[in-house]
Amino acid sequence: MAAERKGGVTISQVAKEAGVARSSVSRAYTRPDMLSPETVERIKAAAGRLGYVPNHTARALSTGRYGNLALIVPDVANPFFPPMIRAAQVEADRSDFCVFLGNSDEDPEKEDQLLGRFSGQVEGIILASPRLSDERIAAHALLRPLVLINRDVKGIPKVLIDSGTGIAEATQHLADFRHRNIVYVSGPSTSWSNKQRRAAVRQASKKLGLDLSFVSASVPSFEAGLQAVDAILAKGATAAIAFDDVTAQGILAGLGERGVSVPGEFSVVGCDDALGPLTVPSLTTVSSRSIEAGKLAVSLLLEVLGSQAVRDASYVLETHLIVRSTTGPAPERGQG
Amino acid sequence: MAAERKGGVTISQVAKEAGVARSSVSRAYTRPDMLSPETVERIKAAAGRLGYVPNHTARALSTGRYGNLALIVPDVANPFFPPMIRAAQVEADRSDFCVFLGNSDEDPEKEDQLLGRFSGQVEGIILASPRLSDERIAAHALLRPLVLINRDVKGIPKVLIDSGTGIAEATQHLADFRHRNIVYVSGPSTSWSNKQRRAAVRQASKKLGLDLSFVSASVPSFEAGLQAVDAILAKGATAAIAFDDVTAQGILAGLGERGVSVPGEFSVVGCDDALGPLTVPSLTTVSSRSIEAGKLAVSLLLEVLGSQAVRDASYVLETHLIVRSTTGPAPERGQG
DNA sequence: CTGTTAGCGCATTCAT
DNA sequence: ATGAATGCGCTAACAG
Repeated sequence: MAAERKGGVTISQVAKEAGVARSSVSRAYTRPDMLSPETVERIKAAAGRLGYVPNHTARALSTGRYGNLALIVPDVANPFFPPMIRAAQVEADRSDFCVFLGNSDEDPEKEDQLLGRFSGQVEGIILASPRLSDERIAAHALLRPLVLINRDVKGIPKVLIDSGTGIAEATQHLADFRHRNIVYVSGPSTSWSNKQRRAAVRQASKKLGLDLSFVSASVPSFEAGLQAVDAILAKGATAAIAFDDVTAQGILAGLGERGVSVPGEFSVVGCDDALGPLTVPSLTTVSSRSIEAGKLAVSLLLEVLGSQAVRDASYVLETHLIVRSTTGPAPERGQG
Repeated sequence: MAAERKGGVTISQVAKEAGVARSSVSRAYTRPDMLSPETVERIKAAAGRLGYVPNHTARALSTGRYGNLALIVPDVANPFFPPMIRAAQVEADRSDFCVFLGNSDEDPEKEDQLLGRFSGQVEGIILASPRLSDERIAAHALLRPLVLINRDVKGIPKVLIDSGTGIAEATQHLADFRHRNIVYVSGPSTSWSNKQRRAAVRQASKKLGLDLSFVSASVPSFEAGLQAVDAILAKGATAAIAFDDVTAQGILAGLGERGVSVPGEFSVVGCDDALGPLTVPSLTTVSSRSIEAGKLAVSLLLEVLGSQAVRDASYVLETHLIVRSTTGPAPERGQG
């Protein structure tokens, strides 16, 4: 029985056991083709006997290739991210990379810290829906290859989910249902997606001649949605488009509490399709493509790592409205 | 402008710039108290000028302390885990540890691979709801400090969420509502929690004289729950206790599709309280305490890392029934 | 207090 | 095809 519990078996021990030089053991793992098949086999056998496992850290120090990357998200518990995280991991795994997960808690400072903390031990970083300033992001991008998801900073590779197209469809959808007065419940002010969505509703509303108001739910959460309901109702609107599904769900709950029926008296549209058809009534929302975004971000990052060439690449994923059951005709009004 | 993009500034360069030995630079960061305040300041200044950042990897190689740990879960997208993940990160962060997140996709082999892949670069590993065999787990525990969540393997520190107490309460609750024929929709066969829950319903049912059947939904998912509905109904039961909330939600949806009203005609109980009151009708479930589990697991692991002493520590978190709106009196039957 | 000297485990020249 | 030597960047005795 080998396996010294701590420290682990080293290349030297294997070398001795196999009766070869340390470099040969190293080569047996990294460039087997440089060795005679028998030697490789002998080494592998010795290694197996001793329970040798290459030390990732030592290798990283020597080669500069860490073999891992980091993914930082604002909130793991937000259902928008898990599928993305999962997709990123799967994709990273395909190229034998490990991924660090960072949770910034929607806090720019925390995000900055994580960035610093990770950058020392990963080859590249993916920043999803960052809340950090452009300047800080650019600064970090100078130190490590960085890929952004849902954020547009000049000179930095990114994957953008264009929720604008879907939001425009949603606005049209509401107009078709004769809603004249709608409200957009906005998310984090530092969120690129929020700016984009907000702009999209605004533009579409203008074009369609709708009356648009804004209510803010600074942090995207069930709670925030719940608390936004009074403000929404006060605007006299008959429909709301929420920054995301979670917020929309909170709005739905708040509406329920106040006895406002959906979609009978009020229509709600979410965004991101993070909840699937799981809600009741099932939520009309905008598709998210977060899985593709996660996958793409990783392959883009890997590409950047491979060739120093890739500089300012952007992928844009379009979205569409998914009509389910929280939208319907505007209620009849007592006054014309 | 310093900051050479790649490679980074090293301790030697700082040493030269500051006119001191390399070891002093090292000490300035790890043991400033060993140096005169002025020297420290001079070094920090030089470092700042050059944009020096300590290389985590090199430090790890030299000290054996990686400063990170791994957390492996079966499915990031399962709402039971994100809060746990988040809690673990927060707790790890308090001690300045980074955490690798692994997603096994409910696959024992994948889990095994991740374990191997991570163990080279972390000081300890937390395995949440593992699907791996006891043997393999024990084997890995030999190489790296390991802490289990929701799995009981002799000799390995663990945090157990005792859903048994809550499940027993749930069964009692159904019996109080005069349900006589219930079914337990089981989860992964390799899941400790599933075994525990299954045993708990069985025991409680026996004690209460209930008629109990089993339906299997091997993987805990909305889909699996949906597909289990026919089998559930075929058992002639009037209530179901599901392995977890996600499965319960699927069951709810399936029941809806078939026009079976809840809780009018059928009662459903979930487990883990992963969805909160977000479902409609809001789900009667068993509390999970996953946040505490994540936090505890990390502090336990850190404790193990600190003193080689801690060996077989176990924390057990009890759970309770949370009554919401998916349970009600058993429907009247046409035949006695 | 601070400089000198050795490694940590591995990859990689350069020889042979 | 293989061995010997050197260094990645840092920490940790060991001396002064």
